[in-house]
Amino acid sequence: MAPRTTEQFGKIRLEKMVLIMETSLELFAENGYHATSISQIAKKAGISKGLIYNYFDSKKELLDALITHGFDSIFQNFDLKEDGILTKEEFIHFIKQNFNLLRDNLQHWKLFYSLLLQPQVADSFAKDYEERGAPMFQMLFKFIESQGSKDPEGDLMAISAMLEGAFLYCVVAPDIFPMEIMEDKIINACFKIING
Amino acid sequence: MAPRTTEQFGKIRLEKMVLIMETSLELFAENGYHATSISQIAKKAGISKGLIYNYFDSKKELLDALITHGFDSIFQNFDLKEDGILTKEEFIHFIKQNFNLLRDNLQHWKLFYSLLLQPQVADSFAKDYEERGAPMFQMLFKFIESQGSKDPEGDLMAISAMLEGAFLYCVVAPDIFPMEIMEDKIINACFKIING
Amino acid sequence: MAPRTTEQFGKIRLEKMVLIMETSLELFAENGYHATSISQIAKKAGISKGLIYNYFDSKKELLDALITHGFDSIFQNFDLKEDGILTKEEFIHFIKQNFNLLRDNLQHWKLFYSLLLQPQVADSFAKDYEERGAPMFQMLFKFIESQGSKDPEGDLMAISAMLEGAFLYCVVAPDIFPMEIMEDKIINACFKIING
Amino acid sequence: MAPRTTEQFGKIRLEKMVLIMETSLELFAENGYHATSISQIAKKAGISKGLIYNYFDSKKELLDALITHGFDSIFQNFDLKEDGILTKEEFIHFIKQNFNLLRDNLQHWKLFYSLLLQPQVADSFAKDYEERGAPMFQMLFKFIESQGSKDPEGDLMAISAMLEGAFLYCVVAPDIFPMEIMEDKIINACFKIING
DNA sequence: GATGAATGAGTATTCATTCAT
DNA sequence: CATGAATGAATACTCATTCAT
Repeated sequence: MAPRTTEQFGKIRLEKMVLIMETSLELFAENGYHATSISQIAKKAGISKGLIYNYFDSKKELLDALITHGFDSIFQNFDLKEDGILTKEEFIHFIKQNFNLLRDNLQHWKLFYSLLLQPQVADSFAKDYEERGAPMFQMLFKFIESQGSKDPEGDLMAISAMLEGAFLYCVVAPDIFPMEIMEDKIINACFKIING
Repeated sequence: MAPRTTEQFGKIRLEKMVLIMETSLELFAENGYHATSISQIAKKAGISKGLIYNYFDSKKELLDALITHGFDSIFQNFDLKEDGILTKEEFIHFIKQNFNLLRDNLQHWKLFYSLLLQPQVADSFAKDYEERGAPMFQMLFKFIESQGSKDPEGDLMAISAMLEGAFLYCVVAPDIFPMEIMEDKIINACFKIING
Repeated sequence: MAPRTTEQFGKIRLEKMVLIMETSLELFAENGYHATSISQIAKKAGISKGLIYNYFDSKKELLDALITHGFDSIFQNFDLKEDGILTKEEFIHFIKQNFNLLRDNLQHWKLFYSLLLQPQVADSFAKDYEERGAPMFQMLFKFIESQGSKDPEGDLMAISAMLEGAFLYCVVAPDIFPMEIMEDKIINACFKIING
Repeated sequence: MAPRTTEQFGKIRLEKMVLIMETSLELFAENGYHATSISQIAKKAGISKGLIYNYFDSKKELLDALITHGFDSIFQNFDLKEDGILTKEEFIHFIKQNFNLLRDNLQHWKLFYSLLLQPQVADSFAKDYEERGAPMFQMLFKFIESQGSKDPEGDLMAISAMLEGAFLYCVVAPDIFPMEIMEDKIINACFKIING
């Protein structure tokens, strides 16, 4: 008889929000943002279309929430040693951590990559990505320098390209490029580039 | 008279086909496949919507034609030395050629990357890509081996990841990653990986 | 104890009812019936959507209640001298009273006029309006007659049209047609019509 | 076999445009703009929803076209003697013409009045209305003045209110206020106001 | 070969209304 | 009495595709 308490409502909202976001992440990642309809999401989540709009103002906002949350859940786990310089072990750990996060957030990454080339959608995305990535590039640069590289800028380019490509491979063709093996090879290659 | 007419018709057909494909490539690459409508293509090409269906059975088929043609125009220009082994100079030339083809077919690449992550669209795409890419991987592998690499498989992985990542960077953020500089750094890094 | 509680409930009910009606009148008048949503009303009133349905069975019934109440609050203030005949002073007072009621219930009038032309909505409305207006027309007719008009029917038509038009102007474009000036001019014109 | 000629297409477009506008005017006038759906229009016109968007970019644009066309078809028939001053006969003719136009464009007027009180819709409308009406007010003012009125401004207010009210009555309740009778009475009243 | 009017299934989104609490 | 999550039917609008000419 009595209305639900604020906590009860909060719990419901949180659960439904998570349900919607998880469902839509899955579909967006698998089929692409444009090719996924609100109806599909509702159907798969077992709720009505209208309910989605109770939580997100538009399809675009749902995507934005997904992106932001994705970035958060990926980047918050980084222990970026922004001030100091990485030791070799820390560097190795950093790369491994990257691969771990890739493993754990494969769908987020899939979504990110699929958005990367969709100009109209990627606006907010690109800026966010850049901002979040910048500290990592900086840290990498310092490390490369500290290792006595003769061309830190060039090596940074090569190494980040290699990492990006490796991630892309893992996302697109995980069976051809098994992550465990990739990981080692990439780490090795990094040192060869820096020291070579 | 009859053959002449046929010939003329053939010429018109070819020209119109090229017009449609060029126009749609431009739009697909710039705005994405889903966000581009047949009407837009027709308008930009200065023809009627109906005419497009005179040449392609569906929007999807137009895309397929674009992909196939894109692969052709990229890969046909490769002088793949499939039987023999590349010399260092040939390897360098091969990489440079890759960058040149990227430069000359930026829109095709943009389209390809944007499709890479859209499974439903990329079905035919992925298989084709694999088939076409296989000889190149083979050639690379042989070269790496011939250079005395201690871990050819690993180095191949690292190098192809690096190339893929470099291409992606060039396509997505050409102003941050200038192709000319990238090219040199990547080539250097390749040798460091192989010899290091 | 029981009656006390009932009384309190009754008081709460009444207060909430008034709150809902005032809020919805404001919104309906300002933005139109169709363009106003139950959610907006609830939000503006600081209550839940469900509560509105605790007092009114539907949006349409809320509107009907508003109309009826509007009529009541407008017409109940009239001291209609239905039996006798108005003196000149009483007639002038009657017109001024009309303008005063317009001033005091501008939103109601705004709503009424906006509904006047929406048949589906105005069904009950029109009948009510007619019933309520009839005595006023009668009274006016008697007065016009008593003033020696040669064509009381015609003058009644002209005068009521003028009043209606004046009210419409005041509601629609109050800054172009200032009520105070209108008032005098209309009263003058009435006598000119009757006596002319 | 050969495609239709430009004229053929033009004819089709014109016919369909007229069909859509006539149908939607009818429905908007009868049921109101908001309460009329595109589906209803399409159904009544015997065409598909999509076709309507082939001719009008949005429901709002369809309305705008209707308004503009309505104004045109009403005002273009006026022989506004803007420079000179109306004779009595010309004035009478002007009023009668007004009623005739009302008779001939009853639906347009119904639509106009129903829009007058819908703020969000009436934006473009109000400005247009004002612009188109201004010359008529001017002409009326000059005439009233020329007839020796002691208070031309006041009389103009009274007369235009009366005309507006009369029109409104004719539109809303044509059976209670028969236009033919109204017409005469209103004209008479005008002169009584001016001379009185 | 070429046109563009026409269709209809689909899209995102809104909103009055219900109902468990 | 009061809440707001949930629904579902409706809305405006889009677009690949067809087809008569």
